[in-house]
Amino acid sequence: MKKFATWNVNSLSIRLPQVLDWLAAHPVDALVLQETKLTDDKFPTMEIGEAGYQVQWFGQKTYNGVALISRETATDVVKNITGFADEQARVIAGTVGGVRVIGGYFPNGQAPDSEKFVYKMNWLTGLRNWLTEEMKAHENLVLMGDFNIAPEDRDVYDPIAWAGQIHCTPQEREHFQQLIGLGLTDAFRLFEQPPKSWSWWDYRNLAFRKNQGLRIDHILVSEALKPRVTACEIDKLPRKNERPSDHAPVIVTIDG
DNA sequence: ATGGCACCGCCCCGGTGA
Repeated sequence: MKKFATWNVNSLSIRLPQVLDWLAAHPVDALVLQETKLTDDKFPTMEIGEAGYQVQWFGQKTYNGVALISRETATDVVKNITGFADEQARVIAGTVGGVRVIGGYFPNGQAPDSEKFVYKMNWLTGLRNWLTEEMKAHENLVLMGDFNIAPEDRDVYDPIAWAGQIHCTPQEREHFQQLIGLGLTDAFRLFEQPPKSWSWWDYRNLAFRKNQGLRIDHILVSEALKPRVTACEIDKLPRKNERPSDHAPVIVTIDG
């Protein structure tokens, strides 16, 4: 049995104790982090090592930043999207126990009429092109992270208010479907799930207490892995911590 | 209702996030 997880921690320096606690309670094979917000020289390698994990990291100042924490050493590590020049640190990939693990912090996009939305669209195209090659090379593959896309209306607490807004535009949803079209499956939807399942809640307006959120953090699995997936859950517990990230971890369990 | 909250940095305010 294998477990893989993703978590946008919104600053690893603030959240490191929570990440270590979470790993102690959830001994996963690999955990990808987003929004570490750390330059590489400040990455807490030692603390993670002392917890019994290996780690690969890829950061920048102030924004973005990703990491791949794993029990076994990750091999063939790739940072960012091959073939897509990017100033921003958003992707880290590695092979862990025969599974290609790709962690991504997808661009937010800010607003559908902004430059950042154009970047998001280009980034998604670049990701898809690269992924096509990655999938040819690795039949066992998981793509996980903060997609910043709510794939369907049932992934949005108020789909009417959010219609056409960032995370919910037809263009973003089309990109999500194109990733699915490569032969990937949204592991969360392989199972009956509680209605109003979200992975992110705004810090403001008591959104978590009112359960007003979005499901924008996802785990996509390749065809070869799909029949082996036995569970996929959002762990809301860390969102109840004292200084929580605004995102919750998502975990997938794979048989064999 | 364009605010709300949290995080970062050249740091008591502005940019960004979602």
